[in-house]
Amino acid sequence: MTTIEWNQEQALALKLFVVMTRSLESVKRNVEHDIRSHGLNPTEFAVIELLYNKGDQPVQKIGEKVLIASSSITYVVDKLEKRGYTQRKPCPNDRRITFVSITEEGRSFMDEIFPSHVEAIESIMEGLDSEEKEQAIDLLKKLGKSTKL
Amino acid sequence: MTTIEWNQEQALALKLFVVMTRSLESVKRNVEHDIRSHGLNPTEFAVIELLYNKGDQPVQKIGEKVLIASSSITYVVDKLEKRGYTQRKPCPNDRRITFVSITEEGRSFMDEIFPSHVEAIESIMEGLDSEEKEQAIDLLKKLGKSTKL
DNA sequence: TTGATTTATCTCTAATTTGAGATAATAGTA
DNA sequence: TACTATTATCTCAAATTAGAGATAAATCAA
Repeated sequence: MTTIEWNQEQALALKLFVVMTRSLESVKRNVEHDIRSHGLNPTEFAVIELLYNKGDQPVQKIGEKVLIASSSITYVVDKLEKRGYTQRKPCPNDRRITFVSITEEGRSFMDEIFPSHVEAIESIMEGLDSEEKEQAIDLLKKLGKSTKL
Repeated sequence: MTTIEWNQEQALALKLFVVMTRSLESVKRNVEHDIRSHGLNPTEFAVIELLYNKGDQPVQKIGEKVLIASSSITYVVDKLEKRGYTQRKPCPNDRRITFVSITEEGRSFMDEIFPSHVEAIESIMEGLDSEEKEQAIDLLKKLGKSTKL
C-alpha cells in the first residue's frame, strides 16, 4: 500500500480514465455478446461491416479503419474468405494493391443480421436519453481530438 | 454499399458507440505510450499497479479487477516475477489460494515511475476542463451502470 | 467420516495480434 | 534508363490472451 497525494485535477483525470475504461468495457462486452451470437468475433465483424457499409477496401485501408496491423488483416480476411463472405480483387491500376470485397453471400448474411445488431446497440445505450447521448458524444469527441497520438 | 434508414435514436446510439471507441482508443494509445516507456506492457502495468495501490491479491482477484482470465494472470505474474517485481505467497488459512505480492524492488520501481504516469494521464486528459471531466464521468458512469452484462 | 460440490490455481492448446523482414510494384530523380 | 525510395501485402516467429480441463484444497450435507 502506498499513500501519495494527488492534486484535484490529477484525481479527476485518473477517475475519468478509469470510468471511460470500465464503461466502454461494459458496452463492448454487450456488443460483443451480440456479435458472437452471429458466429463472428469482433474483429471479423468490424471488417465485414466496413466492407458492407463502405464498399471495397484495400487491405491497408481496412487496417487503418479497424486499427489492426496489416498482418492481422491478412489473417482475418483469410478467415472471412474461407466462410465465403469476402473475396480479394487485384487493383487494375496498381498491382501492389489488393481490394477486399464482400461477396453476395456476405452481403445477404449482413442484410440478415445488421438490423438486429443496430437494435442491440440502441438497447445497450438506453441508459442515456437522447440529450445525454449528445452531451457524451460532444465531450468524448473533444477529448479525442485533443490527444497527441 | 447499402442504404438503410435508422431512426434518430439508433443513429445516436451508433454514433456514441463509435465516438466512445475512438476516443478511448486515442486515450489508451497515449497512456500505453507512457507505460511502454517504462518497459512494461499495459497488462503488466495494470497488475503491478493493483498490487502497489491495493496490496497483496489472490490470483483470482487480480483477474477480476484487471479483467483477464486466470490463466493469463499466471502468465503475466510469471513475467513480473522474473523481473523481480512480484512474488507469490501461499495463503496460510486456505492452501488453495496464492497471494501475489509486490517486492521491495517492484515497489521502488513504482515509486519511481508512478508520479510521472499520473502526470501523463493528467496531460492526456487536458482537452477537457474540470467541469467537463465531471460531466463525462457522470454520463459514463450512468451508461456503465445501465448495461446488462 | 464419506462423498459430492465448489473454489483457486495452473497446464496445455488454440486463437488472436503484433512486429520484423521478404517480396513485388510503383514513383521520383538524376 | 538506372537507381533509390516508397508503398502494399504477405510470411513467419513471437507475444499475448482466452478456454478447456487437471489438480488440489476446502466446504457442506448426510
